[in-house]
Amino acid sequence: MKRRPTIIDVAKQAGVSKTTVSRVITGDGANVREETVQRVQEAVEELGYTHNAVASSLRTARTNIIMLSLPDITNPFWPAVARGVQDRMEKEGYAVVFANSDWDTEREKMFLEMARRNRFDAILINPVHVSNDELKATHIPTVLIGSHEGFPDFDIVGSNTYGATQLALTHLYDLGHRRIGLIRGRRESRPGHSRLRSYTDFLQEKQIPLDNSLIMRVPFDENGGRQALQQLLSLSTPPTAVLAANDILAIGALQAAHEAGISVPDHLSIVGIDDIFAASATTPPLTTIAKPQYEIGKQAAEFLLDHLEKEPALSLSKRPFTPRRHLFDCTLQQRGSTAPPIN
Amino acid sequence: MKRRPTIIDVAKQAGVSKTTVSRVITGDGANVREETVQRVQEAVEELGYTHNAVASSLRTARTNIIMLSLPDITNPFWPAVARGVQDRMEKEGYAVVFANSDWDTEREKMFLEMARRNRFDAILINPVHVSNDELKATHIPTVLIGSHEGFPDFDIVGSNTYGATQLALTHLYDLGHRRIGLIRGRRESRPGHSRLRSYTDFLQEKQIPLDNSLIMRVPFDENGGRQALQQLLSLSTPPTAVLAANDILAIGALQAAHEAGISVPDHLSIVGIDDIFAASATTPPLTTIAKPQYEIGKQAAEFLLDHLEKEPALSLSKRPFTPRRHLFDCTLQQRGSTAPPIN
DNA sequence: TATATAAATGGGAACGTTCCCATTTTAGCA
DNA sequence: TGCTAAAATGGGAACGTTCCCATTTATATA
Repeated sequence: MKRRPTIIDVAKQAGVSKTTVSRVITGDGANVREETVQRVQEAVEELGYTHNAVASSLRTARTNIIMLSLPDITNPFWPAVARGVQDRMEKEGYAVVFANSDWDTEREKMFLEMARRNRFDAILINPVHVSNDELKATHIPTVLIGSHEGFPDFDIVGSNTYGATQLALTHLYDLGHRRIGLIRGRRESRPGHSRLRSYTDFLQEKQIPLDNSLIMRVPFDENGGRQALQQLLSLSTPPTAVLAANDILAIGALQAAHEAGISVPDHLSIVGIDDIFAASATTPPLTTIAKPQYEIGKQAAEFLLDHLEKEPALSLSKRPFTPRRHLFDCTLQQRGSTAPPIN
Repeated sequence: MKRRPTIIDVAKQAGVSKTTVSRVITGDGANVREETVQRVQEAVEELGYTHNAVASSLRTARTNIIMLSLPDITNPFWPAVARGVQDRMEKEGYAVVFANSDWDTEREKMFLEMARRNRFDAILINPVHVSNDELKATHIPTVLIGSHEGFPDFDIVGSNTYGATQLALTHLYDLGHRRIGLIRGRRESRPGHSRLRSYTDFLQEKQIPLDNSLIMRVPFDENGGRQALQQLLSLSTPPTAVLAANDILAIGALQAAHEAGISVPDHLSIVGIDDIFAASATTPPLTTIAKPQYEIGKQAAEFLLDHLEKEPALSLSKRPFTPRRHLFDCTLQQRGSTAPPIN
């Protein structure tokens, strides 16, 4: 039957006003005598008072909660990013709500709505279907994760996907490969297509004719990778090397190769992108382009904190806003799945 | 300069009272004329009103937010569980806050505090250091995930770890293995030690003498698994098979075997537990004991929802509480990392 | 000691809902 | 048509803070 104690109960117990208690609790320490602070803290202790963040939020219009919206939490890439976000945000006292859109448009929008209703302080999102304008309409400070184009109004943290692709292709080229397949994810539907553009640019530069039958487009999962490779192997002249848009696809391809009795890297080289945990667990271990996942998350949090320090309302509307881009460079993680082609 | 519209603005616009607007918005549809509902909805539309969940929470003492506390989000096991939780909870309109304790006592406690202050409606936790009593002290409905003992006051959802271990050992035994190593995680410090107990019980039943040098205890990561196997291989008579407490450890062991030039499964069999994504990506693919990760999360959510339907305050204190245990059975996922021993 | 200034404290309004209770309107029925 | 019951609606208080502003108390200065 006993109610949770409120700030007023504490005030009564300590013989001060609720205002003073509030001052002590918010650590707004300024202008409170040390002795009074003591008295209040004792009262808090005695009554087992816990600050009511909800009431506080109502008054201050700040919840200290941010939302992290991701397409697929089961791709290990994202948990790694999330950890970077969390480590940074928690240090500033923010809680992180995960939103797992699962590639679904409706869910993604539903989460934006949730962020609005719950007055979350900010949004961190790898947008899948949602547009620049839809994000702007939330009026919530937002930072994007991923190298997407078409979002002129937001800070973006990601990795240099174009460069990563070049890196991978150069590696294969230097090994002697000339016929290189590309396995793309079907979701990669944004304007930009950095990987594809990078691929065609590379071929052009090296004066290798573009062969569209070498470009596969499949669902972003293991099976997608597997199917793509099967199809590539069935060509009259199959590629001697394959670049997959991410490690999940690459691992699927690797499995398909094993199943087909193709030896990797002897008869086929495979490169992935991301460097997720499983990449080093395959046999042979996967050569891949490493992205600094944790760092990406951390930097995104950093941008977000910049927005949060200012008046939330202002950050989007008032001052002329020059979006920042922070694209991390990627590095070649050479392991066992690549080798010179057999002649 | 324009404020966000409130329920009162909507009321004015629609020419009704705020109470009526509230009724419409909460979908408490009872006792509102259809025509009035229309009018209110139009007003909402016109003004671009969004419900303020914070204010609502203050009044109703419900936030519709739950916390999911996990030791390590980068172990793919947990995201899979989390997805089950999320799918179920979101359907009921709850948001899920992830808390990543990273095996750290302080962080785990800090998260409990956060849950209290933010008045989260419930907690779902795989407790690492926190005790039964500490959880009880939060006065927040809580359900545990994992097969931990020592928590008499809570519903628990997990898997039958003891049985899983038996399954794995039986598999190895049936293949002909008699000298079987065990790689345990160092964190497994709870009373119970289901895996260890299961292991010793099994040996006893099969009348195999216990050899403590076959039992390794290492950090719960890839490297732990690697080191453990190296040490096992350095024994004068190494085991012919190894059971690892989870797939991460098993994969580490697998890598160590490769590095040592030991062929798996010809010269050494390895079994893991969990069946995470990467388990099927290794070469040879890992034989493991599959746990229904998604289902575990879903069932945990189900238990939680039971608590949430009742008066939150009551569920813990009043009625005599009989904790429920839902331990899922595990299944042998036979892949390529196990085979009869060479004689 | 009186006076000006700074520091410490307190009272009340406000944040935007929901809920209780009272009042008005509508429907049902003789 | 009049009366009763039910349905629909509205006004105000309450949830637990924080913030504004006013007041009291302590400190420094002349």
